[in-house]
Amino acid sequence: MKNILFDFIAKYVSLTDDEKNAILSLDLFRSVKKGTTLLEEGQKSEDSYFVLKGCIRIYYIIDGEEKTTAFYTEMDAFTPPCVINKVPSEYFISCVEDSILTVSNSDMEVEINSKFPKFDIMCRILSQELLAKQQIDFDEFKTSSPEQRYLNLLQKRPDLIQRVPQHQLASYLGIKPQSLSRLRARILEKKS
Amino acid sequence: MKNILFDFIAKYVSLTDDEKNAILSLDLFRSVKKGTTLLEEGQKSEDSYFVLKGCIRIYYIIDGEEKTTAFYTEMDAFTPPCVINKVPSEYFISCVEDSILTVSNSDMEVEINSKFPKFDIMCRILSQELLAKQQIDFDEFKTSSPEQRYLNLLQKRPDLIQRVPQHQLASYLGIKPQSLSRLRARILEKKS
DNA sequence: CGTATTTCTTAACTTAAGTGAACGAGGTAT
DNA sequence: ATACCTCGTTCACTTAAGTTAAGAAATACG
Repeated sequence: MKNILFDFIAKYVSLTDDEKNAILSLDLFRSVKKGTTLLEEGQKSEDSYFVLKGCIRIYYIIDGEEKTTAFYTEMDAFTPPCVINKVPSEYFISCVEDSILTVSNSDMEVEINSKFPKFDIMCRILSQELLAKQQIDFDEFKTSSPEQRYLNLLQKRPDLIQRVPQHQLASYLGIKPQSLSRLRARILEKKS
Repeated sequence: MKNILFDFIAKYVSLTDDEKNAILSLDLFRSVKKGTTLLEEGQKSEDSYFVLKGCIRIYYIIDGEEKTTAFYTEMDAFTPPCVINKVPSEYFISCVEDSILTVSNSDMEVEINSKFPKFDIMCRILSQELLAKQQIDFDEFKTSSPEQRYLNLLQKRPDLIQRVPQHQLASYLGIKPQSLSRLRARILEKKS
């Protein structure tokens, strides 16, 4: 399990054994049961997540309805905006499956960053990459219809469609569960 | 004009006069005429932008149709994803109005960053902030209807609605120009 | 094991966005 | 001044998503 984390880090910087041990000494690893809520609307938090195994989900409750906006799975890193902006959260974070995560807070990051400046560099590269990636995702979302978005998801993250409840997928695609059902029926129709 | 840039930087780090002069010596400032294309689909680029005055626009051409995905105005910084990922651009960047920009490339950033480590820190904070900001924007887009998006834009960037052509605004909102016209008529109807 | 609950699908109807076409206002070029 | 073009709006029609409701299927739980 540790190795998943170190493989991820290795994409950005190379670590000495000393550095690896410093990270392990932080006790970052958490096992989390399916359905657990990691963060609630209105709460403040300092925690960043990295998914080693499983799936976590970001959702809002708007007019009593859940609106899912993101899923993070294996090898995904996520720092909630409310942590960056130091404001209460407007959304919930919960576990879609039994998961293994690393959970780190600002204090830990300050500690590691001051010991090993390398980490600062990694964080910069990582956030630039994530920003670029998200810009592309956002552009794809804006420029396509719900049906195209579904087909796109089928290409890019076929696992999600299997492991996540349909009604959560639907709001992730910007539509209602009924519309997703219909849309899928329509696609099957076309194929035949 | 310089001061707009330094005011922006001052939000993240404080600069000595030496550092300010080092920046000015890079000759970053560019005046660009309305309609100028700064980047075309298929081109590679190393340029990042900061808008001092005016407005630039990101758009794709999909099936022969322009799809606008972003506008950057005064005090906005923008590094295209294709610069981060070192791949050819999939989109165009053009000037909506006569504008004054700073244009910097990777070499300049490397030079400044090595002289003044401060800049590295600024870049990290900035990209984290932009990432958080964009996550929130994306969430708002996903969780709202075209009408809500328009009303939201009216609140947050009322200037855009004045200074940008309607058909560009429409695709920015994820709809066709005719739908935007209708939607606006509908809103006026409701008010009365 | 059986009951309750959640999840997914289907259907009928409503609402809003997409499409294609036409029109007028405003600007530009000749 | 005229012809041309872009832009925004309007309209009629089509298509797809929202809404409400019902029922089937899967899952959770006592």
